[in-house]
Amino acid sequence: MTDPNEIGAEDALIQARRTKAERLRARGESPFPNDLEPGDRSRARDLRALAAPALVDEAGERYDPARVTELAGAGDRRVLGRVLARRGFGKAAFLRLRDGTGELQLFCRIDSMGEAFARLEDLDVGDHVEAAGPLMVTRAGELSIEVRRLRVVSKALRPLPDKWHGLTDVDERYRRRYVDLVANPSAAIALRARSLIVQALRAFLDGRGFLEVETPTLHALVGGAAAKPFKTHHNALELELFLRIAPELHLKRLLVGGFERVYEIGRAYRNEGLSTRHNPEFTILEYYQAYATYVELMDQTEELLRDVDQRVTAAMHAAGLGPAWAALVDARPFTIAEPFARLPMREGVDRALRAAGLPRDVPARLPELALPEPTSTGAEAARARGDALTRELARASARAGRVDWASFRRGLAACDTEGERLFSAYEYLVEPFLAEDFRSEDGARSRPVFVVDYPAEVSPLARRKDSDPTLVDRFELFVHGRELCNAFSELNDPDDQAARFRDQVEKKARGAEETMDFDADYVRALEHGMPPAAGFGLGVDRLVMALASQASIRDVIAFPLLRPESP
RNA sequence: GGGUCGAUAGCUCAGUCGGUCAGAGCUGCGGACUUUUAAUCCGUAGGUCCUGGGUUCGAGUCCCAGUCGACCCA
Repeated sequence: MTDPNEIGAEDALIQARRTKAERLRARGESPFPNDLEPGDRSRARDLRALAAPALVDEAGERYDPARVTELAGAGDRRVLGRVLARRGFGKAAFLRLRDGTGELQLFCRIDSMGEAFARLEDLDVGDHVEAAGPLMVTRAGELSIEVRRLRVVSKALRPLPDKWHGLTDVDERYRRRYVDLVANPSAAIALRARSLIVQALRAFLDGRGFLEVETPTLHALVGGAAAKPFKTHHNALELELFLRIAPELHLKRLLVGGFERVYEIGRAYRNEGLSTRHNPEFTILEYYQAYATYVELMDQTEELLRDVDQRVTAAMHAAGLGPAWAALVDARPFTIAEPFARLPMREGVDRALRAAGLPRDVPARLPELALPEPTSTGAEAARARGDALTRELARASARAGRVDWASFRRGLAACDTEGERLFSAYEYLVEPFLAEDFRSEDGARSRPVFVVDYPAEVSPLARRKDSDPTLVDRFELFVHGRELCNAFSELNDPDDQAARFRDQVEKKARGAEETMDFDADYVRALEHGMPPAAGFGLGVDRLVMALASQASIRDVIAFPLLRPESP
């Protein structure tokens, strides 16, 4: 089937570059040398900073030639980087060079390079080069190196994508991230933001006396969150293991052990579908603080977000990416500059009912709305009554019409208790409207909201409220309608914890998939006494998405999970 | 899991009503050009039109199934 004389277009492009590599070898030069001299390397950003006083047109980045020579001298500057573009002019050529700090033009002409000029023929876009020559300014005012010496230090055998359009196929961008990052600078800035954000989170917590720890990712029991786990197997122990869905229970064991402030930034794994907000492995920050309550953590969360934002902005500015970052900040549909709102869940439902013009007795009538089991007695009549009620409620107002009643009713059908129904009502009546209901003072952006006081049934690890034991001391932070943080005062009563675990196990027995196992060792740890504490969890990927205005979680993960390439 | 949309050269994309329809730009190759900014100009090469069926005298185009992806919903 494959005729050796017939090669595809891509192979032909690669072959042309291989031929050039061979020409290098024939001249005694390596296409992949490893004899680079250390030191005295100039970077694009530093050279621009050096020449900055000679700027005559800041927006167009035009420089005054005489001033640049005055500032930089006539000595050679040595630069290393990748050739991004080439424009040939017979006896002159312009190369665009990119290094880790920015871009700079190389001006090559036969007068300065002599016979080395002819060897530019063996150069391709994509090659890494070493070049040296004095800093100068071209006739058009562009800062450049007038090249005296130039050689390939790594030959690119594959071409880069279209120089103008780049790589746009979304799937290809994630599959060949190494190309995406070269061709699409915006992809690189999102990942840089991620790195800086993680650094900033560490700096914030380290500065407050937290100890960074690492706990197992291989678990024998499922716990710490409501999610389906990945299963794996340990051969020597003949043991079924789970990849952790959360580090929570181990971190709290460390509280029992005497560490008062611990945190972990690490990977968690949840066996769920893929979406723009979900990757099966994601990065979670959890911290635990002894002798604190969830109320303190709300203040601390506001401080953390503002502190991280400031640190990232400063770091981006220092890296010469201030304007690019500012554009991403400006694109945020929310602001963290104003105090965050705080909304008790029950109050949220009451307010949502008023806002949608719905009757106040809706919470009491939720069981009537729930879709009945098709096999139960009187199912048809019950469903018909529910349909009629739904139609009536959906007509109450435009906003009531935007409620996803069908999903709401399916959700209610899975509820056994009033607390679960409250949570379901919150999920469908309140949460979808958070971004429009809570606005900044000028109304231009949404304001983050702490939703507080969750039902105990949906919070099996959180401490009950003293004033209302059906609720727990817990908050979730929603930034522009998206859940970012989850925190609560930790349950440290071992008997209550054991009862909550039994509840979870019972639910699993009834068919629920996203429940925890009974962790007897964790209960035993609590029996030794865990200090009163508050714990905090944050989805790092989602934080990066929010701060860097990225629409998909895949844009903030260097290598998101993809279906394997078909052969 | 459901809905909508998509897949044509290495990259970015056209392709009308089913009939010179295998096309353009970039990239590559050959040539001209000593200050360009997606350089320009001349020439040239490059194809499993996602896969498999079907309808038809004739399918990149219409129909069915599948694969993969994007977006929206669960």
